[in-house]
Amino acid sequence: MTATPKPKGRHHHGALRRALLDAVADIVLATGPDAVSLRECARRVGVSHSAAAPHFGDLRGLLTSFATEGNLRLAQAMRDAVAALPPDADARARLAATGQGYMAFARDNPAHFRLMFRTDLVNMADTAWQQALQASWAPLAEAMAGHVPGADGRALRARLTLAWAAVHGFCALRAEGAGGELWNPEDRAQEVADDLIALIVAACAMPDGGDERLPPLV
Amino acid sequence: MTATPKPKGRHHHGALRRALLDAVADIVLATGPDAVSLRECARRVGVSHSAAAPHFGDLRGLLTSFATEGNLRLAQAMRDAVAALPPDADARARLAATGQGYMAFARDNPAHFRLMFRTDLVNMADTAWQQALQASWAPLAEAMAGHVPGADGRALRARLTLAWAAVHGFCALRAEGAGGELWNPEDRAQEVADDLIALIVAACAMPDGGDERLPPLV
DNA sequence: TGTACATCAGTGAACGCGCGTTCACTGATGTAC
DNA sequence: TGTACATCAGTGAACGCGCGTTCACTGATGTAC
Repeated sequence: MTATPKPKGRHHHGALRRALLDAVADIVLATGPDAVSLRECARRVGVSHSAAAPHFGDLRGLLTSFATEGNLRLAQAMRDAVAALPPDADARARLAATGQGYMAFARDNPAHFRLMFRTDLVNMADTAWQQALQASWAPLAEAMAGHVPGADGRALRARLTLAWAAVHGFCALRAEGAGGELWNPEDRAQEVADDLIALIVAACAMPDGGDERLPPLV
Repeated sequence: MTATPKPKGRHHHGALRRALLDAVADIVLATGPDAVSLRECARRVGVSHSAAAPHFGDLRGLLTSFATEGNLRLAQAMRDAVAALPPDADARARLAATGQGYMAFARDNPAHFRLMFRTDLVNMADTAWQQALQASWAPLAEAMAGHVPGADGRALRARLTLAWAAVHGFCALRAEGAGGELWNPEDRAQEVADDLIALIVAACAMPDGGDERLPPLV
C-alpha cells in the first residue's frame, strides 16, 4: 500500500498521476501484472474510476508510463552505483558496480522490473518510452567499453550479451520465484549475486573463448 | 494457426485437449499472453465455449498444463542436444550442447517460453507442473557437474547461476524483442549465441574469480 | 449380425461480474479587475 | 481587499463487451448380449 489515497472530503487529489503509478506497483505485487486495470488503480487511490483517463489516456498509456519510469530508474540505479565508487576505482570495479546497480534496481523495484519488459503491454510507439529504453542501455555499454577497450564488434557484442543477459536473467528468474535452494535463503542469494558478477567481469576480460579454446561443437 | 479445428459437422473433436493447448500458443504469438481466455481458445478450435472445462477445469488449469508441457519440452530439447553429440564428446561439449538445446527450445517454442515462467498465471500447487519444473533443471545440473567436477557448493552454485541466467536472460530478452542491433539481423544473433555459450563454458572452467581476482568492490 | 443401452463429448442459453469508455455534471482553484 | 468568472480536476450514471461458470440437453461412441 504505497499509493497515496485521496484525502477524505477533498475534491482534488493533488498528485493523482503519481498515486496511480504507485497503485500499479501495489497491484503487481499483491496479485500480479494481469490484475492491473484502470478501475482497480482508481479504487486503490480512492478516486472515481474515470479520473485516470485525462492523465494517461487508457490502460496501455498508464502501463507505458510505468515502464518508462522503470527504465529511467534502472539507468539511474546503475549510474548511482558507479558514482558511489571511490574516485580511483578501475574499469573492472565500474563494470561490477553497474551490474550491482542493475540488481539493486530489480530488488528495490520488483513491480517495475516485472512489468517493464512486457512489450505486449506497452505502447512501443511512445517516444518517451523509447528514449528511456535507450537510456537504460547506456551505462552497461560505457562500463564495458572501459573494461575491454580493445574489444572489436563481435567480441564486444558477446561480452555485452553475457553481462546483460546473465544479470537480467538472474533478476528475472528470481522475480518469478525460480531457483529454489540454489538462491535461498536470502544471504545465499546475495553470495551468488556477488560471485556471479565476479565471474562475469573476469569472463569478459578473457581472451576469446577463454584460455582453452573450445573445439567446434559438431 | 496450428490448432486443429473441429471437423465440420462432427460432434466429437477427437483431440480437443491437444487442440486447446495449441490454441494457447497461437493466441500468445498473435496477441500476447494476456489475450488467452477459455472462450478465445474454444473459438479458435471451433468448439463451444464451455467445452474446455471438463479437460482443464479453468483457465489457470489450462495454462498450468501449457507450462508443464513447456518444461517437459525444454528438458527434452537439452537432452536431445546432448544425445546428438558424437559418443566421444567431452564434458565441455556436453555443457555447450545443453545450452544450445535451451536456446533451440526457446526458438522453436516461443509461446511456451513466454508463458512457462509466468508463475502468476500457473497453479503452483499442481504436482505435474512441479515435477516438470524439476525435470527441466536436471540436464544443466548434470552437464555442469561433469564440466567442473571439483567445484564445491559455493563455486558450483555460482557457475550454475551464470550458465542458467545468461542463457535464459538472452532468450527472454530476445523473446520480448529487446536487443536491437546488438542481436539483429538474425545471423548476428546466431553468432552472438555461439559466442555466449563459448564464454559461459570457458568462464565456468576458470579458477574462482578468474585469473585476476577482483578487488573488494567497496 | 443386430439391437439396447450406458457412457462419453460437446452444445447453447443464461447468469452475474469487472472492465473501458463516454458525457453531462459539480466542486475547487486561480486570475482579472 | 473583494468580487466575478474561467479553467481545472474529479464525479457518477450509463452503456456495451467479453469473460468464467453453471446446467439441462443432445449427438456420438462403445459395449453387452
